[in-house]
Amino acid sequence: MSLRHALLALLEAEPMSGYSLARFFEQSVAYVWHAPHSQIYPELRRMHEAGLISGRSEARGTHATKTIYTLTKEGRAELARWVEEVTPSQRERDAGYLKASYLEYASFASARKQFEAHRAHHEEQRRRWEAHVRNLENRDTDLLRIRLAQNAELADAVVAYKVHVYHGLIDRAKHEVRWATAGLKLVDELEAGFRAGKKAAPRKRRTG
Amino acid sequence: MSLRHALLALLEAEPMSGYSLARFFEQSVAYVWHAPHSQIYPELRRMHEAGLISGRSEARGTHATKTIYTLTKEGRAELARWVEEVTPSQRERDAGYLKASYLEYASFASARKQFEAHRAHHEEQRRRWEAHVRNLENRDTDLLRIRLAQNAELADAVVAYKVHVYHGLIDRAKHEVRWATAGLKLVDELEAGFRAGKKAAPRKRRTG
DNA sequence: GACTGCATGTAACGAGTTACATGATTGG
DNA sequence: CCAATCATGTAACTCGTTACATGCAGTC
Repeated sequence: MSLRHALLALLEAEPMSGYSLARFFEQSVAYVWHAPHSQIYPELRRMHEAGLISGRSEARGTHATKTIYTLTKEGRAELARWVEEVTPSQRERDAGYLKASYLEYASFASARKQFEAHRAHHEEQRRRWEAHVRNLENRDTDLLRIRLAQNAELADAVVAYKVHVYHGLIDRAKHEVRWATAGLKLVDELEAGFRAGKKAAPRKRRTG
Repeated sequence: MSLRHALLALLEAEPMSGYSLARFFEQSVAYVWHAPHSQIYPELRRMHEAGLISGRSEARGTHATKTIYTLTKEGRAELARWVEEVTPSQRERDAGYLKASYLEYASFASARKQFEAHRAHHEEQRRRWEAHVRNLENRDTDLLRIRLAQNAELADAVVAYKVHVYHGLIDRAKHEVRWATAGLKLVDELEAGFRAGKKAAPRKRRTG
């Protein structure tokens, strides 16, 4: 239940409403674990039912109200339990690599497009993460300021683990870019081989 | 719908029963896309209803029967459509990295255990993929033999794309091992800093 | 005749996606 | 007063996990 624990971790920094939670989520954990608001609201309700968070109503403008959620003792304990526990690794499930292993069914043009899209995606991710890690290193994100103000003792660890994570993601993105680039080269080679084979032996098909 | 297309790709090589499909799946695509048999059987039923595969009964022993599934024209077309199409990348969702970014809540001992487990997992994955890629390079897997016998013209591409995928996975696993190793070093440094800080200024807590 | 592996499923639940829906506030 | 954006959800659906269930076939 990663979503639940990500939310607990955010609320540990500061009590907030569902909406600001969703906004902070988008600016921090979503870089590692994406979740839309349609998943966050019901999860908050379930966490409330489970006693992990408590909610209090607060005025919003003149007519409306919003609920501010706060970690309970149980919520704090659950967060602690989760970080202590070793979670078994996720099973492999990579749609891009899966399709790449069957690209022999695709045209060369389409195979190229796939590798190009893969490369573009990971270049973009890399840029995003690099920008984010700079903010972390400068201790210049809203959440970080709140957390560091509260806990000067842990400040180094708070920043260091996150920086380590983002460096890991950046390296991974670089790897994906290299992989996609090598894939493009492979397509070129296969196409060259295919053309050469066709010219040399136009009907070399045999099933022996 | 990656599962569906992975199954189509397997059936393209040879008609088979749900069980042998599940076995071949486990020995090939599962390295990239895991799925248990409890997901495969119902998906086959749905694919049959959708007209992508056809089934014929065959004797199994003296009393029982099994269903052998074959790709239909529609199934073949759907497979072709899928490989041609550029699938948007999956949203980021990595439970290990998520937890790693909140390891400041964990004990140093537990943080170490997590990185060690991460490293062990990816070392094991790497070994599995390396063994598999050797078989691919030697063209020595059951499925490959079937597919290469059918289509000598595409043989190079069939092997080359898969080898490219597994090399990518192996490099990625190496990256994860390096990342976890660096994580262990980081824990050591943080712990050393923590001890030093404690000795030098046993109650340096401040919230300014 | 008991055990192991082959073979095929169902059921209940939890997680995630996409689309829809509604109303309040704030700034121009 | 109109648009943007704040704010909070629901609904329907698909996908994936875990556990349970059943019976045949070959072999020791």
